[in-house]
Amino acid sequence: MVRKRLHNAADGRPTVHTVAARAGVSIASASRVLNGLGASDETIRKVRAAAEEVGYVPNAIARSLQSQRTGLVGLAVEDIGNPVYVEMMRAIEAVVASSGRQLVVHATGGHIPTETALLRRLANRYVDGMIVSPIRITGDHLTAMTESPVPVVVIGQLGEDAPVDNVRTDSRTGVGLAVDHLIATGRRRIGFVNGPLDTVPGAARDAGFRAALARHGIELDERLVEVGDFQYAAGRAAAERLLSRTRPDALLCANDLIAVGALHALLAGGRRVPDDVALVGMDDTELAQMMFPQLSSVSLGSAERGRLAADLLLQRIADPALPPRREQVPPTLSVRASSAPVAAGPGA
Amino acid sequence: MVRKRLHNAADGRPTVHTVAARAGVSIASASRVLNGLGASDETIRKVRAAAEEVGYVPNAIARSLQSQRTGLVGLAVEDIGNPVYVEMMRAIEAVVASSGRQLVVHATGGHIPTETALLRRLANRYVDGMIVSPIRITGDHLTAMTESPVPVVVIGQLGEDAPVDNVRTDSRTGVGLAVDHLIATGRRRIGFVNGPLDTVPGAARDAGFRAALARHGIELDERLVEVGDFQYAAGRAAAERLLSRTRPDALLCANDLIAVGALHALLAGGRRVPDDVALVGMDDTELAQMMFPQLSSVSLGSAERGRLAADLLLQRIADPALPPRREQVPPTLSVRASSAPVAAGPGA
DNA sequence: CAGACTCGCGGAAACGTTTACAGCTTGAGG
DNA sequence: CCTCAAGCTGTAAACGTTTCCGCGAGTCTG
Repeated sequence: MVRKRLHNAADGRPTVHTVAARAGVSIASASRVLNGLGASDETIRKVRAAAEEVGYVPNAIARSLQSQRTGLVGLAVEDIGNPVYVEMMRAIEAVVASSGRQLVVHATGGHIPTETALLRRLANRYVDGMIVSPIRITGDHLTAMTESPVPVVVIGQLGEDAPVDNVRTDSRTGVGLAVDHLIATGRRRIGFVNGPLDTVPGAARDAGFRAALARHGIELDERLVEVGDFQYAAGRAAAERLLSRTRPDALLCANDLIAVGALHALLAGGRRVPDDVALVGMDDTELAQMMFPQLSSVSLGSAERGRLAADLLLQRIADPALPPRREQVPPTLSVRASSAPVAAGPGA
Repeated sequence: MVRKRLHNAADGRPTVHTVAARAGVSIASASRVLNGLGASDETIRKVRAAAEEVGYVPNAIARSLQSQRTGLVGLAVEDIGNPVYVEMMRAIEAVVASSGRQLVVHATGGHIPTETALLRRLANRYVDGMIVSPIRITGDHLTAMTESPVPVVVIGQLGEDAPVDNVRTDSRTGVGLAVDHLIATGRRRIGFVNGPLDTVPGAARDAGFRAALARHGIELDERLVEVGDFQYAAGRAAAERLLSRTRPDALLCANDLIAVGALHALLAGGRRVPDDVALVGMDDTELAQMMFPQLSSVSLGSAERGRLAADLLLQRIADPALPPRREQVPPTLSVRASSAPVAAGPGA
């Protein structure tokens, strides 16, 4: 005669009922022992033994349902292959993992409907929190974020009054650092290869570039500005267009991928770096150090921003009543071979 | 007088009870409407309206508990920053996302206890399946994988009889392709910068290198072999050690990061690439094309392997009874500037 | 030695959803 | 007019866990 109810899950795996029955105690006691709460030595021994014998492992979903926690943290970025996001992701993963949680990644392709849909989906609480680094921010983003039942942290520029935790840098100032450095080392015709102007970083960097030149009293020759995409191939193409119409003595690029593309364009065109043209990238990713010559780059602290965002998120998960906070990571300039001063030449 | 039970979740968000109460129907009917099952027009209208009004979104965890599916797929690799894993991850993410699931990433650091712990943790079913690409495979890995209640797919070499879905390439043959190419273009003193020999890829590439030289009747000068780590810095250091003791006319590197390090070492040492020394990497990552000169590299189809692994996993999730399968991606060689033949020189 | 207090335990409810089952209504066919 | 099938609906159980609460036994205190 077969018992109908064997205390096992549908797939035959042991549940807390299996363990309790085997140990001869109630499921409440079994659960308490397995969670290290109070119980007599004898009960502890019996439950531990029973759990061991049947190879019991608690079901994560059932536990989540009870605790209202999934132990997951989401991360949404445009492209998980871009080195700047790779560094952020690595830093975030480390923080998240050390808190015993896990990271769920989303590649949005910078597609706005995808991003807002993702934020809206937070309503079903499949993660305990979310870090998002949108390249463009719309009103839809903001409403979706504020309506989300789980905390959201934004990496990137956000309106001053948005009630959302925010980690940012100041890429405008970062561009200024690079321009100052190039001018200090004797460069005057500084070209600028930017990403799309309708993105938050693209706009900020454009503004920063113009402001920095103005600060030095240099009038901008618009032929020195070119716009592409934040990718290698587009950066290379943009640099080629720029070089085909004018002769800069320095090139500032809106990120390292563009800078690598520009380096390629320069070397392929027979220009020497840094002798003929100095080159500076942005984001200071590992890529910058891998190139030959090594690339100067404006660090926007991507790993640091990732770390801070993860910290902020974990703190808010722990205490949702916290006021919205804002962290700012200052840009710094890493000077390397690609923008070394020209050895005493005929200039200036 | 306050109602004790408001049909809302602890945090005040609406549940299916809220919607049902508001629509004046049972939770069963509400659930049916929300899942598009049979119901009368009137019921459908009322439930839809009620759900809309209260902004109902089903709770993902509760749904998971019922369906025994989390909608998550795990991926465990050594380092989510290594370009070869970045490409795999990108391909996997695309497949997984298009099936309506999401990707949970784990960076194991190549640490064996971390990896086996991760595999054992699958017992709690926090994901529907897992893709793992271990750099070393132990018996512990295998038992943890076969005991897992959720399917596991391995990217990498696995014993012939392991009853686990497996996607592999043949890096031994891949190394052979590179050696053949270098010899065909007139190189004879081929150096080899490898990763650790106690890793699966390290061992395979070492064997492949020796076999290829033997096939061409070349006796290996052990000074031409150097071992480091699969990283940029270690690769550069290893290449420097090799170059300081002997003069190769070609350098084959066990992955692209090492190759970039070697390129650095060569250029810093004043050697011209490819004129003095030809250079070939492995994995054919985006990095290879970003260097100047562009790097020849043996493609091991990382994106393709990722795609296949994800397909295999999704198929097995859909039908766990499938027999274990094995997919093999053949290596191919991408010849680029770094290994162009020497322009008719004095040699051979 | 009586009362209060502590401790361990088991029963049952809860988390929010889906779904098996049974009862009801309605309409068609004989 | 009766029977039967078909279609909706609601009740309740289930998924596997944690936890509230009440109970009994033991211990301490005055």
